[in-house]
This record gives sequence, C-alpha cells and structure tokens, in this order.
Amino acid sequence: MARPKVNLLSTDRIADAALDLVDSGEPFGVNALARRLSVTPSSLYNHVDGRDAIVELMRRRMVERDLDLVAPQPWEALVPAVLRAQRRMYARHPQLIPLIVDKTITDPLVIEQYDILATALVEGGFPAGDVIAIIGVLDAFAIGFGLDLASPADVWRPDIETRTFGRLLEGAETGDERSDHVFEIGVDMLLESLHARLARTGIRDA
Amino acid sequence: MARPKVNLLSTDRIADAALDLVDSGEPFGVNALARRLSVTPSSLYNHVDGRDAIVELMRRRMVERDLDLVAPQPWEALVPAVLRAQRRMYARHPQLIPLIVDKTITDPLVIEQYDILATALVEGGFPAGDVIAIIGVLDAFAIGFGLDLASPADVWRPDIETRTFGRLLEGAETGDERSDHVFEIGVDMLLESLHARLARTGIRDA
DNA sequence: ACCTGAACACCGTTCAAGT
DNA sequence: ACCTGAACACCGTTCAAGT
Repeated sequence: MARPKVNLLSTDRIADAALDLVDSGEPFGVNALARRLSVTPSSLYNHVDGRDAIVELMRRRMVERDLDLVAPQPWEALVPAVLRAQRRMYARHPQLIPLIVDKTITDPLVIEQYDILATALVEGGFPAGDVIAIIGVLDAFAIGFGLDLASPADVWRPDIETRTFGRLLEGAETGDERSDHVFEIGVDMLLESLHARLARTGIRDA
Repeated sequence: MARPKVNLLSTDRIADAALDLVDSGEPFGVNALARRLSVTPSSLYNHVDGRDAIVELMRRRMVERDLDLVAPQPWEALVPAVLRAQRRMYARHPQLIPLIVDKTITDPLVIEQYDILATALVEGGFPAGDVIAIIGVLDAFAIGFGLDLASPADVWRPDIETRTFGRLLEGAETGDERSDHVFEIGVDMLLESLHARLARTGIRDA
C-alpha cells in the first residue's frame, strides 16, 4: 500500500477515534487506537507527537464538541451555569478525566469561560484579589465532581463496624442518582457561600 | 541465590519502596520498583497480586503513616480539621493522587474518619438524608484540592486575549502560596455554607 | 515459602523503505 | 507527505527451576 491517494488519518479523525475508544471503556493506548483506525501504530506519528499529544487532542476535542458555552451574565446565574456545563461535558466522557487531570489548562474555550467568570465576579463586586482564588475553588470543585462521575458505583464500602456512616449509606442513593444529588447540593453550597462572602467583603455599587 | 535465609521482601517493604519511588517523581511501575528493591520483578508476585494491588498498598500505607486522625468533636471544628488533615496527607504524596483517584475507598482508617464526620453532622442537627451527600461534597472537595497539589505551578496559561482573567492572573500568587490560599478560601466557603444550610434545614435541639 | 531467569504478549517510539 | 513493516527498549505477568 504505502501512501494512499486520499489520507487515512488527520488530527480530527485521530481525536474522534481516541475519544470513542476511551468512551467505550477500554484502556487507552496508541496501539488500541491504531487498531480502531485500521492503521499501523507508526502511522499515527505522521500526524501527532506521541501518546501525550493524543490525550491533549482528546481534551480539546471534548471541549469544542461538548462544552456548552455560557454567555456573560450576572454571577449569580453564571456560576451555576458554568459548573453545570462542565459537569455535563465530563459526564459524557468520564473515563477521560483521570487521563487529563494533571495537565495545565491552555484550551482557549476553557480560558474564555474562566474569563467570562472572572469578569462577572469582578463586576458583581468581589475583591479583585479574591477572584482568582474563587475560580480556583470552583475549578477544584468541578474536577472533584468530574472524578466522582468516573468512580465506581459504590464510592465507599465500609468493611468495618461504624456508628453512623454505614447505617446512613444503606438508605442512601447510589450511582447516577447519588452523584447528581451530591452535585446539586455542592452547587447550592457554593452559591450560598459566595453570597455570604460578597455580603462580608464585597465592594458596594460595583 | 534463589530463596535467601532472611526474606528480602514483605508487603510493608514493597509499600514503602513504592511510595518512595512515586514521591521521587519517577513514573511508577513494577519494573522500576523491583530495581529500587534490588530484586527481580517476578519476585514481587510472591507477596502481591500485581500492579493494582501495589497501588492499593501505597494508598493504605500513606493513610496509616500520614493521615492525622481527628478526634470526635462538634462539626464546626471537625469539618475543617478533617479537610486539613487530608490535605496535609495528600501534600506529602502529590504524585500518588492521580494513581488512586478512580478507586473505591475501603480503607478502615478513612472510613472511620468519615464515620466520625457523619456522627458529628447528625448530632449537629443536619437532616440524616443530607449527611451522606454533604460528605460526598467534602470528599469531592478534598480530591479536587489534592489534585491541585499535583498539578503544574501554572494551572492556567491563557494563550489568548482576555478581558479580566489574564490581568488578574498576573498579580496573583503561584505555586504553593496560591494553592494554600485557594484551599483556605475553599474551607471558609464550605463552612459558611454549612452554617447557612443548618440554619435553613437543621433540626432544632438535636 | 521465596527468589531467579527465561519466556510471553504487549506497550510506545523510531526509522528505513515504498508511493 | 503519508503509510507500512521491521526493530527496539520497555512493560506487566507467568512459570519452571532452584534452595
């Protein structure tokens, strides 16, 4: 064969196939990806700089396909909207999260969302020096809950005698129901604390 | 050589060496671990059930060595104490976090901490049905901030023009300073929202 | 019971050869 | 420029052989 008239590969095709692979639940790898593309592993290196670059490609593809962009608006509505949009995105690719979790965020679309967030918080009256930290908290939250989506149905399994925990767990929800409920409570808590913080430290009439 | 008179290996020695390896920043692997123990990779299989089992061993070892146990006390003091204890533990082994992040928690010491937490929240007057969800929020929080410790010094790096975000980032802290500050704000926010939630939904005189 | 050494299937990556 | 096939160093795991 060698070089065909029309290319078999492109970064987009690679990114899509890689996402498919990860979403299918099989372990991600260059070889498995090549199989899925009916191509030799070495072919991939004509388009991409190796395994890590493919992971980065997947992240970008996920963001551009599955992150609902949130328009500028007052922070009270914006904050939950951004958190829910991120969670919807992560929920579509839970298996990807552990792969991308320790890499720097440079994706323009994500940065833009954080910029809109930063602007809304400043305009809402939060002290400029706190805004980056607040976004950090929201980000840690989003990632923590993203991982929650990737984790097993029974997050905790007490093997020992407990006073309260085991008893409460028995009546509690599991799986998606639990995960959604916890997330919504988390959002409520965040919003409530932002209101309280603004009342304490906010700038009047921003 | 073959079997020596005194054993070269034990699960404890394996766990300690594995933690050392991970803490050193080198990528974790069975072969690298064997090298560090001056032993053949196949020797490890006499003591341990494979790579995943070694990761589980590391988690347990980290918890028993580095998690400061928090005594029962009213929830207002208990919640920040537990969060800070977890963070101190994670901070000692940031590279381990990505490895353990998608596995079920069964460690007795961790379960015990969550049990103490659950008991304090119920006794504090939080509705029993909410307590598991609240602990889920705290857990997502702890993991999100744990990963924050493992992530690069510059978490965000805008490559594009921004209205507010880039400007705020320039004046902002980086590295440990930023990470600590964000964590403390997060703890404040959580506590504040728990107080508000209790005032709204709490049971009087529990 | 515990360690070695050989063997295995698989992994990510490089590179010469073909079009 | 883009794909193949051979080659490489490495990975996790199994197993027979030695004490």
